Amino acid sequence: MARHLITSAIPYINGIKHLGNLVGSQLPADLFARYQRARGNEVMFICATDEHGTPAELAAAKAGKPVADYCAEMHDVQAEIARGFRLSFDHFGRSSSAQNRALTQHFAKQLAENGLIREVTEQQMYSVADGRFLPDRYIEGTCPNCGYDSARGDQCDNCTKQLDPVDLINPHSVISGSTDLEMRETKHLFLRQSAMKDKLAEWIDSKADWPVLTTSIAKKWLFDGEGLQDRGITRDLSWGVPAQFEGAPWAGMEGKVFYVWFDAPIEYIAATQEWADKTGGDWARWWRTDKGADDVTYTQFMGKDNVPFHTLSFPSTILGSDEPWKLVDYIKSFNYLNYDGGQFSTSRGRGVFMDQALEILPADYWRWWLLSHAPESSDAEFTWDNFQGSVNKDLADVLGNFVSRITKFTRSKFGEAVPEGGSWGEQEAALIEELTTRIRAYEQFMEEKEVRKAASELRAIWVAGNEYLQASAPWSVFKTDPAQAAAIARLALNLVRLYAVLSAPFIPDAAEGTMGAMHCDDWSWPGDVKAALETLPAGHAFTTPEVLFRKIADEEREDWQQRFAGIRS
RNA sequence: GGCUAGGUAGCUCAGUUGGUUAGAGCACACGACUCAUAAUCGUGGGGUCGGGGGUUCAAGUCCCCCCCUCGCCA
Repeated sequence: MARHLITSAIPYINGIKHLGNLVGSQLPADLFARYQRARGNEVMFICATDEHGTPAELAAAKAGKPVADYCAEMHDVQAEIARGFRLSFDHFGRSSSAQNRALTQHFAKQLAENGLIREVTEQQMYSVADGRFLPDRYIEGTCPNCGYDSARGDQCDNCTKQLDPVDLINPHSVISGSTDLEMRETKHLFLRQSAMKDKLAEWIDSKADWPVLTTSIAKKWLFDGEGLQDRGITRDLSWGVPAQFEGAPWAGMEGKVFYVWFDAPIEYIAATQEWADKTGGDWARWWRTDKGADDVTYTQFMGKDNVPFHTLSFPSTILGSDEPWKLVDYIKSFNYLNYDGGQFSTSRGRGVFMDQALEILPADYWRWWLLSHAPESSDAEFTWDNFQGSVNKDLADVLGNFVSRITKFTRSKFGEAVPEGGSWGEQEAALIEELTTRIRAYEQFMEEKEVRKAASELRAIWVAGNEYLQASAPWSVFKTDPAQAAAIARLALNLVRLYAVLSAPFIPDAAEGTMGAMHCDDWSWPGDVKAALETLPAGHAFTTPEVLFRKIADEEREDWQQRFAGIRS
């Protein structure tokens, strides 16, 4: 039995994510996790909320709550939505956990002892009124280039000129509006990624089977311009993992925390520890190659914006620690999903957000569309026309209607039990052969994390059922040879069960529903397709299910088109 | 401005190391069927593969130039 460690990029705590975020990491990760479990493999599927950093502090302040309370609440909100989408995490952790604090400090110490941390003293803008250092983008003022009055400290949104906070005319704090700002000296820790460059390059080069998107981004950061740069891993903040702690190999880091991008990936491991503490499980056999993680296959899922951190920063941490931690085996990255000709926008409320999606339609509808249109080779586009068309055709007409037609036919001719009599002939043999070929292809695509191709193969498997019914025409055969019609119905009803098994990774609720309607709980994967189609014996009772997928009406589509065009209410 | 990835039928996309008349799904047209969620099944029309030049017996597939989209970076 193979063992799969699967992680999804951890969503930031600040607010509810949109469908583009979902399809870029959590959803495909869930598809893979469900598939591997269905194949009987052992799976550890980990996700968490990424809670540290300035945006969380500001969002909490805006909500009038202590940041810890705010994060706890938002974590619950995100966890609830994840359940709504049937994301089957073994654990949904929090990067603010005690486990992550300890582990992050451990890694930092380890890196320092291996000479991979250096201290850098630099000048940074300090807001006296706010009592804190301000990141560049939290300082605004008038652009010295174009005169725009809301230019940010890092760049002017109006003329796009790159700026330094000191360039701004009348600079003020975005947080308080205070103009009482001054440059102060501050010390930070830098991770010497440059020292790891050759090792990382060699490692990336060895991953010929990774998506080009993953390796090209990694190589760009490795070799572009000056090459891989050292990275500051501390910030002047209070909300985060303290950079000064007992046993720390440095001094003078009071009041500073580790940068979110340093502690966030470490949370993959820490979340597994959280899981272990909660369940009594053993986390080390998933993460320590000296404690049983040798045979683990570790796959990460993420959007392209996260690739540099997972191909370079986090591996620097892992490799630099010089301890036997499990390194990722495969990084599946995704492009962006656009919304109706533009980008999804959290700030403008443009596009569909996860909570809204679930209010409108069941999770399966979104799962199917998003996964079958996953932005693998390039950016993809969500349009309501396409969504309505795909979902109605694939789920309602092809799959849903197949279940309907065979259960209703059987009920009207034989009653609600798998009918007896007749035997299989050439048509059935041909169907079994086609299904076998297609199922093997489906498995291959799933193993390769080729999400769109897997979806299209699954759809073809559904179509094969309709083709079979059309060709064998049990409604005609019944008039002259009821026993033969019974044999056809028996096979088709078994197909319904088979479809539940095969479709479950994509549409778990519908799969549950149909399996239940078949009064069956046998989810075993079809190695031998013929045997799988004999699972439900003659006489086995079933219930004719309600409509599996109702269709999306034109009026609904038009209504939603309006509603999600912008400005979330 | 530099770099990445793209630009293939009306739409969404496949196209292996260059090799027979460029494929799929949807949409459209016609036909079949009537068990079914006005569903299904079959057949068909439709593309100078962004533009131009080059290499080759042969290029969507390699090389050069240009145009456009998206993103990242300075």
